[in-house]
Amino acid sequence: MRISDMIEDFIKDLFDEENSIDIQRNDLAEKFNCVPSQINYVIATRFKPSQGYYVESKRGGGGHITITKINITKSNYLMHIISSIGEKITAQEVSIFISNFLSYGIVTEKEAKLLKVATSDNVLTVDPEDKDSLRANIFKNMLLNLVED
Amino acid sequence: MRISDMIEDFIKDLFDEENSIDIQRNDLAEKFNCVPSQINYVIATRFKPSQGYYVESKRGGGGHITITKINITKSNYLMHIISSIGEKITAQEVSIFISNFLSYGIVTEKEAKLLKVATSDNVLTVDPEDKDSLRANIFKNMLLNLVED
DNA sequence: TATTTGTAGGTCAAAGAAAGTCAAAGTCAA
DNA sequence: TTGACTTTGACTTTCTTTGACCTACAAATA
Repeated sequence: MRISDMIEDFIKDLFDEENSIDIQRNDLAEKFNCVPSQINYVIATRFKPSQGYYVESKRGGGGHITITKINITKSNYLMHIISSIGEKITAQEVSIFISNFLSYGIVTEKEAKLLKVATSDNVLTVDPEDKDSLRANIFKNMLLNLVED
Repeated sequence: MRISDMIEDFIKDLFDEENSIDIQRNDLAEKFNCVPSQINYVIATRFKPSQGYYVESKRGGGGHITITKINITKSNYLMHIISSIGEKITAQEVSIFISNFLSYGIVTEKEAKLLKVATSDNVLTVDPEDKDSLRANIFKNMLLNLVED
């Protein structure tokens, strides 16, 4: 069995009832006798938003990596949307999603505004070429966080 | 847990109803078994004016540090924050703002999550050089949309 | 009053502690 | 035998902790 798979399993086992766990990269690497960056690899490939995970981290003394699992069963609709969104999405497409969310009562007015603003063309001041993929990333991650646990 | 975080929590707990507290640097350092300058570090990173705190101090005999929490109306508060944010902002600074918003009851848990996600390092997949300015842009615009009319 | 002494807090840079990045090298199945 | 996935490691960035040295104020003393 691959080391990455063992690390993946180990991390997944940590979610025992909890829906959010904390790991230390170096500790984990030591436990599995691998280089620390392998942990990043595992997280990057197995704990993506499209797989229902949200990841945060902090460097420096007392640093850590927090992985939050989103309970898929409860909000299939959003999860379905999330996984249906590809690498890129236009502002227009986002806008359609949002108005659907509103009419299905999935988000509040305020949440809708936040989603819209954070993904709007004006706000994403990056190279036009990169806009749609950045937008997709932001949008998917925001949706993930709207899924209730 | 980091020593800095414990000191931060301790100080925040001192604001019990009060909106202004007094601490003695050396006493606090002794209580937490750290060097006095660590208190300065905590104040510098967690109690900045832009985070809603105003700090004064006096040296010499009977010296002390006074931290005052600024509380104004929600809209004013947000507007104040927005204008205090410059061209760039780090994820850490945003994170502190958000935890303040939460403790002041200015945003809901869900809104806080949305703010956090849409401005997090992992989600903003752009050239590191551009990250902080993009983040500032997104954050300010999202906050604008939280200001009630 | 002018000086000294002791008590606080302030500053800043170096050291330490974690995590992140990226590309090269390795593996393995189609 | 190529292309996708994994493993590895050198280098980078971010945040925290520590300590040496500095500055300001107040009380005691000359």
